[in-house]
Amino acid sequence: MRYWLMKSEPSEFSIDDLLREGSVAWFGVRNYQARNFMRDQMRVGDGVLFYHSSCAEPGIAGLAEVSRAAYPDETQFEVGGKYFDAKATRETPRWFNVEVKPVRKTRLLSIGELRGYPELASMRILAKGNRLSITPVDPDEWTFILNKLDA
DNA sequence: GCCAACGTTGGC
DNA sequence: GCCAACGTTGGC
Repeated sequence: MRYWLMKSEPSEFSIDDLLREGSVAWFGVRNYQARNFMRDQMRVGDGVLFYHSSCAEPGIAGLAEVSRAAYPDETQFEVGGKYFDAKATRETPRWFNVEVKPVRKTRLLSIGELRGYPELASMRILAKGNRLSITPVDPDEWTFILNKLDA
């Protein structure tokens, strides 16, 4: 059982969208490191911190879980689409996505608050220059954050 | 295989 | 809207 933090721009797809839609494909990731996390490490049942980025109040907005293991990202084959990749084929897909389903919406645990806890100082999301949209979360960090969300 | 140029991310 | 940081691309 692993834990993850997944970023989403709420103007594109928010925690409310996830709650409404249920299990959704996490398509459109075009970064190899993030792809590898999905393809090689994420398993059904893994815990997910749903993070709102590029918005007025960036931070953790809800909890989710991996609901389906990785399979080829359909959007890489959509000619003319935003996520089309000419170098990807059905036989040798380049991009993969897992599916994620909602657990619950939480209070907004802002990036500012996250930065305030020494226990979370090594979180990838808080590192300078971090841009990775999917990052592993240590079990200790996960437990600490869940306690803060319930507090 | 180097590395400059470019595009994107994302907090502020 | 700014801009630092980073990943990718492509010429050489």
